[in-house]
Amino acid sequence: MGRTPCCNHKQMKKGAWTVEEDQKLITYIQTHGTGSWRTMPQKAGLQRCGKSCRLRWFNYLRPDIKRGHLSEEEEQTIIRLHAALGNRWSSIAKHLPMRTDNEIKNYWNSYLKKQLDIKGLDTFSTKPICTVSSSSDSEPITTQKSKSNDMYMVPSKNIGFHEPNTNQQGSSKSESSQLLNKVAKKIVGSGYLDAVKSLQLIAGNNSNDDNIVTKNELESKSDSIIKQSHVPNFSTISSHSSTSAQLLNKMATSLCQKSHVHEAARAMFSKLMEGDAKSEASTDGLNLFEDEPKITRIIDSPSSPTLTFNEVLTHSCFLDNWQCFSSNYISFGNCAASGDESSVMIRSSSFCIESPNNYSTLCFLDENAPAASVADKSDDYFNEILMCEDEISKYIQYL
DNA sequence: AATGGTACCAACCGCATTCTT
DNA sequence: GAAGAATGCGGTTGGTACCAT
Repeated sequence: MGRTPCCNHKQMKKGAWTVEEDQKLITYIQTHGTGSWRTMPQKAGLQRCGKSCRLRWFNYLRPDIKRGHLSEEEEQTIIRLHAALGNRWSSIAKHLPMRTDNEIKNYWNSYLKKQLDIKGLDTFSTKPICTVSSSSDSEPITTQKSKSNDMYMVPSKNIGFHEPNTNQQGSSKSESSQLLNKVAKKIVGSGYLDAVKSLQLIAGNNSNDDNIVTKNELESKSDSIIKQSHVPNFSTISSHSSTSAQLLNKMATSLCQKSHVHEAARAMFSKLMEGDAKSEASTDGLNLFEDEPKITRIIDSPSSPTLTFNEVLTHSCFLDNWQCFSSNYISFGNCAASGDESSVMIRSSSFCIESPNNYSTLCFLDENAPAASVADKSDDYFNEILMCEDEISKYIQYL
């Protein structure tokens, strides 16, 4: 069963493409179009894997891509989209016409990330990095955060991790690797990851199923999940090296911080409950949303736990007060547990994700942002920074 | 001129998902 | 429905150019 293999990899050429190869690929695609990458190399007279041909075409040869320096506007777009989407380069690339995901990824890794680090900005949330005191003796973790959405990478480069590189074959494991595997087993055994998965499952069910989980169910489920989960204690684990110890301390600290997402979710669910009775009156019969908002994803980043909603299309009822027609990202600051609605500020921008006929706007609830510090920003994208508790509470209540 | 460090980026690799048989 | 290849995506590597010493 199944298909025949696409190519014999042993006979395939690797490395940089020559001008002749490029020309062959271009000529073939101009005649026959893209697709059927499996058979393309042979038909085009190329000793390349179909995968390699596809990559070469999409990232370099196709005519509808723009190469060269990214503009200021493109740069800002990447920063904001990365703050909302994380390392989903293909999704980010869709909002930057004529730019490839590979180019954006390279630009981010080689330039933008460093620029943001220099400026002292958290590359996930684009907010200033908060200083979180570590319970361990190791250095603060503030600069070691993963830039990924929902997982934590081992920051090998920055902590002097001198273990041999065994990831290519996976045959020989260092002592540190073995130790980390043991830790991973402990984490899995603790039930913490199950708790996170359960939370995400709720979100997943909510987005895929017409039978939406009721607010009461969400509240009770989130409660039980929060009660069940606990952060594993790494203090008794012995390490074989100081770097491993530092790494483990960082992991432990990171996991402790992860409990914030539960608080964030809990606060959100509480607001859902509170808003239940009030929402009808506050919307005053207006049909604000064309579709029911549903939680589709929970990004459990400790620096910026985020609840992602499906795209909610609204009429322009908010237009006079603030430029957020709809919101599908709600990102909490580091102290979501504070939950003081009066200090909640919305930073809304006129930045549209996709808007053939409707608008979708990124919208961050920044609970710790003092009014002055945000208002001082001169960034064009944040030129609509307004305190509007009534609108915020109305929106939250409806959600 | 030689050397070392850094930045850039094309290309590769592995994994997850989708598709075909 | 199962098996396995094709495809798409994100992480990483390695070659090259450039710059500082």
